[in-house]
Amino acid sequence: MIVQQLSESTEMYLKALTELSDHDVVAIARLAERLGVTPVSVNEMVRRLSEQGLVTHTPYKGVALTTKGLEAACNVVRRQRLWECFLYDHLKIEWAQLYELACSLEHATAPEVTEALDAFLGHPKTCPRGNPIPAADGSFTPLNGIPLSTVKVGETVRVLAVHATATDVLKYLFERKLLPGHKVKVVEAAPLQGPLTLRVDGKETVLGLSLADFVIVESSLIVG
Amino acid sequence: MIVQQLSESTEMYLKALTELSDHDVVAIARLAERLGVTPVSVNEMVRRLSEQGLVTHTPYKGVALTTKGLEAACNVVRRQRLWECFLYDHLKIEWAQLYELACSLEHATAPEVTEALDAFLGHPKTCPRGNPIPAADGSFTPLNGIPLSTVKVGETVRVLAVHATATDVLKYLFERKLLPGHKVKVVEAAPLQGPLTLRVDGKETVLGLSLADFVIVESSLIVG
DNA sequence: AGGAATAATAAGGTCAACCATAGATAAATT
DNA sequence: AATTTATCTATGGTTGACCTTATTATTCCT
Repeated sequence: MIVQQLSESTEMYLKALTELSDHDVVAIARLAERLGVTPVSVNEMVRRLSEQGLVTHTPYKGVALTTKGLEAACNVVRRQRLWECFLYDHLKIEWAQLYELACSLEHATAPEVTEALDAFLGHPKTCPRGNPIPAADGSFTPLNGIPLSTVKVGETVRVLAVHATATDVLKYLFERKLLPGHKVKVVEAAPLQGPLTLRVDGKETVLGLSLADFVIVESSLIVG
Repeated sequence: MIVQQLSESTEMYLKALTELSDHDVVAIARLAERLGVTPVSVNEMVRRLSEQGLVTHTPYKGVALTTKGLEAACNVVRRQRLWECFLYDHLKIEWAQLYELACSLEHATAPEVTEALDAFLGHPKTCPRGNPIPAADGSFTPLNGIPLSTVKVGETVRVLAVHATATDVLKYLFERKLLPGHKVKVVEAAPLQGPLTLRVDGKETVLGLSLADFVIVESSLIVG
């Protein structure tokens, strides 16, 4: 399938859609929130995207990627995550900045550069945030994990990936060592959707639930 | 001096200006030609650029970069040429495609990435086309060369750099081995601004004068 | 069933960077 | 001096991606 040249804005919408679509359809408001624009603007843009056949929009329900849209989105995500690898492994860029810096580069990357970069990096499977890198054909193994916010008190789990993208959020998580590979014990969960008390790397931290949503952990718990 | 965020279009204009300014002022028509837009559009854009203090425009004479504009332009050129190095040396991208691919990446490159890339590459002095890479402070040693089109018949010179940017032109020059480091003998120059007959790498080639303008060679000739 | 919250639509506006056409002005050439 | 060529300004038009404000429609919750 031929995927034509997409505008930067289109790419941002596609990426936001893949990143938000745990549930199959995404509400206009969620998109607006993520992209920092008004719902009215999202509505307009969604109309344009559906005219291009990239998404389907069911009024009052939400937006979903079409097959074509998913393919295009995978390409975008692939480019972005490959750049994250390069920036981290070779340029030693700060972990929290990776998403934002890779995002700009992504928009400017031609197919031949993507493939050459993939080869240069040795065909990495995941980005430094732990998320899988789609293959050139768009296929990828989804993460088999659950949000930290759903883990029961007393359990110890390993961080698989971080779904956050904003630099300040990433910085906050980094400072608390909530990074792929690290072990986390949920010590306490405050009532009324209150924050979690965690033990990470021997240190206790308190983390808001909405932040804990961004941290994806192995679904099988660690005993001991 | 603070150089604010420049638009992609602004960066293209600045780059075109540095690349065309052998003579101090550049005619509107030359810019229009290089950038593939109409002279009217260039006029508009030049007005915007001069409002930003990046260029000075003397009506009916031409456009020149200000100190501020030159500084911004050096930054742009620096980013572009560092990417050319990376794409060539590490990603093994085709020589003729370097300019175009690096150009897109350049627009999307944050300062911290530029400096990290420079360090990763080992602070290269020139890009694969032979052009100097400005330092972080904007300083750089200009090429001490002359266009191949001005070399006398019978002389042998060494190629220093190639000033072309269009992929098809670069491909043409590459196929004829008119690359930095290669020796060229001017065998014959056809009258009436006709093409040059050259000997490069033991093979004879004919090259139009306007193409020979793009090839910069050492000003001191090679004897024998 | 009724009201609150959420979504959609309509209308009009902005901004950057282009476009074309046409008329005015300056410069270069004859 | 007259003509040609290059350049400048004016006017109006387009496109993509946003914005605001206001109205209408739908869904959800009590």
